Amino acid sequence: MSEHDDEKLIGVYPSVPKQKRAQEKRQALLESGRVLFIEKGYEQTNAKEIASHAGVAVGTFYRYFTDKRQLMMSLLEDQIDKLLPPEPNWSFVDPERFFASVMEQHYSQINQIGLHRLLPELLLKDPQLADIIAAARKKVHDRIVSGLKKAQEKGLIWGDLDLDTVAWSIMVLSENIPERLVKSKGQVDYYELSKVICRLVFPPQIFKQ
Amino acid sequence: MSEHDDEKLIGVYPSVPKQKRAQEKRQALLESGRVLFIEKGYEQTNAKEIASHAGVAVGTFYRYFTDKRQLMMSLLEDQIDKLLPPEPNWSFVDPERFFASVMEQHYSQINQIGLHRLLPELLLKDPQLADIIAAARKKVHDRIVSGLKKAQEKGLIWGDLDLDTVAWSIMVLSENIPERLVKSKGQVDYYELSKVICRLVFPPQIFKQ
Amino acid sequence: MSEHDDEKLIGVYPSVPKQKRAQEKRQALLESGRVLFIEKGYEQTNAKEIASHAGVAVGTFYRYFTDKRQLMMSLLEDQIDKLLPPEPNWSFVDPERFFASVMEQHYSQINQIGLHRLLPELLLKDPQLADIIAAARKKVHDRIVSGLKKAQEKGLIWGDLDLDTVAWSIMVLSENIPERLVKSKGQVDYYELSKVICRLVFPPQIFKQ
Amino acid sequence: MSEHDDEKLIGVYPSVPKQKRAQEKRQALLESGRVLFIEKGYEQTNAKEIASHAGVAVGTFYRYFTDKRQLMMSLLEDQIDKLLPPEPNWSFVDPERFFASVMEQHYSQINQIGLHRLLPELLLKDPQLADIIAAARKKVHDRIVSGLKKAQEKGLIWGDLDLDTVAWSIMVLSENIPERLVKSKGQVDYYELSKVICRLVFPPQIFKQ
DNA sequence: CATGAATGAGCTTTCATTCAT
DNA sequence: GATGAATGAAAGCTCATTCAT
Repeated sequence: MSEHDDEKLIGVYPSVPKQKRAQEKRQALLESGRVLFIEKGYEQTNAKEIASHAGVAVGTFYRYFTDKRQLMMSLLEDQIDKLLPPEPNWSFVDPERFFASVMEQHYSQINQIGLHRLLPELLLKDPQLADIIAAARKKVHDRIVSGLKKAQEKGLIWGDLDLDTVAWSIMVLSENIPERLVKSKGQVDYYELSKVICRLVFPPQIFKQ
Repeated sequence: MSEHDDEKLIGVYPSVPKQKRAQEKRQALLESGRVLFIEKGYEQTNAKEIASHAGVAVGTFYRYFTDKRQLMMSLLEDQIDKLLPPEPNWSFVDPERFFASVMEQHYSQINQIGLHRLLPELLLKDPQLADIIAAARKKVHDRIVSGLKKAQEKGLIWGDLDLDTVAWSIMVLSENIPERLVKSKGQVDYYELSKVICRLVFPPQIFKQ
Repeated sequence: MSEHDDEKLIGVYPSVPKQKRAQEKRQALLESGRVLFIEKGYEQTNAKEIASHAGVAVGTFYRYFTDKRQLMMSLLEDQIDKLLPPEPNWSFVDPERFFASVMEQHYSQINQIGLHRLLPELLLKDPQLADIIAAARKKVHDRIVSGLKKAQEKGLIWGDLDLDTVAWSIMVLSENIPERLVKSKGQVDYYELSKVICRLVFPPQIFKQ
Repeated sequence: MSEHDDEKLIGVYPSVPKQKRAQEKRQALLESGRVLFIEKGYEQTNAKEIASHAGVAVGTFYRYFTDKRQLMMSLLEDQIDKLLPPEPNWSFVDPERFFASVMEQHYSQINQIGLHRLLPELLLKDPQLADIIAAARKKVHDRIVSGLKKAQEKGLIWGDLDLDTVAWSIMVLSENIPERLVKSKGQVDYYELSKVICRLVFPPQIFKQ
């Protein structure tokens, strides 16, 4: 829709192509924010840098976001769904490899986003953000618990461990990959970690079946 | 020499409480820094605040520390030894309770310090600090590994898990206590977590012995 | 002197002001700096004062100059060419009046700038600036020497004095005008000084020719 | 009141040595101030540095001087007499060598003091100091003028130059020695300068007598 | 008297945010 | 809408001066 059409119409709302460009700018700013936050930390990155990295002026930054904080919030909201791990399929042959591949799939995505490194800083800085993050982690946790419950129903897992604690452990371990396991090109060797997690979940006899 | 002794003597001696008092001020600043850093985050706390929280003027802050960063370093150095877990004793009856009490002992101390929450922020902000922290974590890790090895020699632990990964997992799980387990007065219920960690370490038949 | 030269000497500006208004602000800052430096001395003037004298905020000062020192450098460089005296024409009737008018022309300009009063302070304060100033003075000195040499070739000047020392003397005397000779409105009576300088240069018989 | 009286009257305070010591401290502070002012400039030197250079505490500095400015004033007052050049003796054989030796004597002393480099900075900074300095220079100037007048009475000097201007020129030239003439160990070769000054004073025929 | 720790005003510099162009 | 110059609050740090010991 051309600008001319715009004038014919009510003349209040910006038209489609404008919205599209605007959306692109917004996206560019989000992406620049993400990259710089991860590279330098949240507090060490300022609006001007984000704008110039996105190829726009500072003023433009403030057209799309009220401030840096709001951009951060948007980033988290945009990406928060990706934090959810996939629903595991418990009928499998080699649970250790299977788990490793699930983690690989999931955490390669999270690592691409990379925001998780910022969370501790943000938690202290901004209680509202802390709430959003806590909610997201709760979702992840619940998803893991629900997966574990299904396995439990099938009698696949240890009977004596508290599921919440096991789920928490899985989440925490997955979020804290030792440097040692990060290979070249950011590839991570999840296999050893997967074995540890499997130990928490499955009694050894399961593997023999 | 106590201040009381001072008064007994001929008059008012300008004895040596100068250094003592100065050290007290330094300690007060360190403590204020610690408290505020934990409460508000490292970046959100400034020298003026630390000084006034410690009941001194800004200039005094700069008499004892070149800047906020150096205070942080001092805090870390003062406390870094406490991060080392005690050497566990593997001859025991109830490993789960035992482990829980070891963690309780150790982490109640760390939580009193509370600096560990700041580490992720500092890692991004200050590479030099990141090195110090990494070195400290390596020490902790090595200590855990060495404990595990002793247990391994006694044939107490699973044979199929990589000790480094298990040690890492213990460290990470111990550092990330779920809120759920934090009871009133900051007391933490380590028992469930201990059970999880024991599962990583000991095969079930060990418990029957 | 072109901006290109500027950059070579001073370094990189925080941002290169592109717009006309920006240039005007920069000029206003330079002028305010000049006036205040002369009025109160370099050390007694701070960035805030310069900014508010120029009618802008402190932040604006730092948009155009990294600090007070750089502003001073710019001032010096902007004006340093004016320190060079004109090449004298030795074929004349009344050398004393002629010299007086040359000095008048030249030093009225320098006094308008007024920065020369600051130089001694700067020499002690800033070795790099001292070098720039020394280079400028060397230029002036060389110009005088070259003028003297031309006169020497024509046999117009005393044969027994060292030209370097005479040139230095001329420069120093010209830079240090006695208060007594400063009349109202900053007008200076150079005639007596000119006579003194002429005595250093020309033997009396020259005047009779 | 003699020091002896002191003891008779009060008999409590350790009179003699302390006053003496106090004077020594004052002298040490003055000397340290002088050295540091010359080395780094007036504004660049602070009370603490002066004190520690003199081997006393800051507080002690403020016992003897209200502030840095007062120390500077004292320095100037203490040394101002030395700025006065000796009365020249106009009956001589080789005026150029004679003048050179007079300057040598006199300015080696001034250079030992070295404060003259600070004057321009102080003139702008402190009008009251400016007055003191102006008065001192006036004294020097008057002394030179009076010397010139005696020579004039003997018909030894050019008749057509203004004595004030000649005296000023001598003063200014003597105060501004070109680097070139400063030899190793701070020794200055005054001979060439002396020739220049002699040219201002004596007609050539005088030398033949 | 001497000391030097403590003070806090004041200077430099940065940066989130606004606004004239 | 987009721009980036301008703003000024606020942080970092210094140093002349005071004062308890």
